[in-house]
Amino acid sequence: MHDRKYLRECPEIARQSLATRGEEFARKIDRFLEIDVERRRQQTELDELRSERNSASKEIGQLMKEGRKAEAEDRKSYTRTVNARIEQLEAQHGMLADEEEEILLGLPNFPDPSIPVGPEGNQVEIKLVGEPKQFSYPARDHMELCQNLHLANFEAGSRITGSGFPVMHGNGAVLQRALIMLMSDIHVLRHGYTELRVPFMVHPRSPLGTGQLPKFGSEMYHVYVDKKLNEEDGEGGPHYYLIPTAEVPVVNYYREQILEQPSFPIKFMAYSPCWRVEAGSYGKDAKGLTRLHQFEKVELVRICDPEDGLKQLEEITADAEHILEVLGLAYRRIVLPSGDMAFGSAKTYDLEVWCPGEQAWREVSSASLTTDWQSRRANIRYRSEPGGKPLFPHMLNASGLALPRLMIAVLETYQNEVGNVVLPEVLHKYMPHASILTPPEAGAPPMI
RNA sequence: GGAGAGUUGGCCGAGUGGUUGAAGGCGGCUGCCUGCUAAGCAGUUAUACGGUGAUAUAGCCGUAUCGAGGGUUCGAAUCCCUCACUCUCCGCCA
Repeated sequence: MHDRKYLRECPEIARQSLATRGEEFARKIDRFLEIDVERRRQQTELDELRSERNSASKEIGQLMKEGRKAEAEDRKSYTRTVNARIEQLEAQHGMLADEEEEILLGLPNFPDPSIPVGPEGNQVEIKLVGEPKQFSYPARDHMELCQNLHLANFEAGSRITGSGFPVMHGNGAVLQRALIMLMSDIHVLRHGYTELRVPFMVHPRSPLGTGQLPKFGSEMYHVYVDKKLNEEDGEGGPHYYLIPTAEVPVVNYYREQILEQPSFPIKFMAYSPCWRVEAGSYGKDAKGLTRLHQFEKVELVRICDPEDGLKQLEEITADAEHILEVLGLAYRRIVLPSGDMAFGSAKTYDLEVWCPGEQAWREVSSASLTTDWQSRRANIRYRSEPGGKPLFPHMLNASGLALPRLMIAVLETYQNEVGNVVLPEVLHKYMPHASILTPPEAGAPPMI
């Protein structure tokens, strides 16, 4: 959410900035400015009327005390007419305020000047680390490896829940757990993050704070608690969203709070499952583990001084990259163009890992600086000195990393000629029983 | 799930219709005094929005906020209704 005062004072800059994300946003700013003037005019009038009422009420109290009943009654009837006017104005003012709020919540963040302008496809590669692995024999893709080595069961997932909800099986499940451990350990022990264990369902105020609501409600799974769920007002009892990323609960950890002289940056790490509706995304990218309705992820969040946001983005991105380096995977970092960023982001780096079986780069992390746009929405503030004015910090988030696509890269990169997977050294201590993934032994549970 | 209690300013804690944004205490800040590892005295101490101002994150004025929303009233922290949350006991359970 943007600062109203800023929009008022620098409408041209705001308009131009948001136009790089879509023309409709520039128009919304115009509408905002229009409403804002009228809303303030009404508020001033309302304040005056209320002031009038307040002083009249005090007078009445005084008159009553002195026993001057007739005069008091006279004042009362006058105040009633003032009240009628207040009521009428309040209704108008309320509607304008609601519309203004709606517009503000519907405006994306300002893109950082350093990023490329344009739609999806205009991204720029920043760097490439490692050599995309090539094989002297036909490399298998992860689907085939999962099938042959009994690592993931897609049919069972469909049977249990539906497509996009695979079951990780045997060593596939263990490998995933090992990766979670590896990543968590590195972020907590080496990168200095504080680990949080957070709720996986959140009430609506939380995704409003991070920016998924109100615009992107249909991309989250919605959970209703009791039978009143279909009431027309939509307020029929508690309802929650399944988190699409741990960013939602972690960022909301400090919602509505004022941090007293925090030592920035604050760094949080949280592992969680994530649920995404991904409606209409059935296509070639939806095969196997590439795009799921439920997946797991280790998430990083940083809260920092507003002066420091861009530098923190470099650091948090490097923290995510470190995982890929430790695993010996080839990756590239790209900076997203204005038209392709998440709603709340000012600058986003995507990390793409090389998946040799598919001969493709797959996004395993997205690191974003949401500046004060997100802290404003979530109303997270801090004071840099005692008694100082509360300020909005900058917020950052990065996947560090997403499990399914990381699994794809690990399996495809470390496969050998006979179709086994020889896991890299760093994973050995997390799965000492199986440093080489091989086809199941006789007697293992069937994967059907 | 059942029964009960509660939700007031940074904290503790008064306050059942009228200058209560809110007593008192603690903590914080400022000044005075004292000269000693302290105490005393006085003052001050919320957030948001709007207006004014200068354009500065000063000052001044106003409005709103005593868990949230609605109602009664000229006027509500105080009365009524709905909801949320917290705590205690019981039940249930991983």
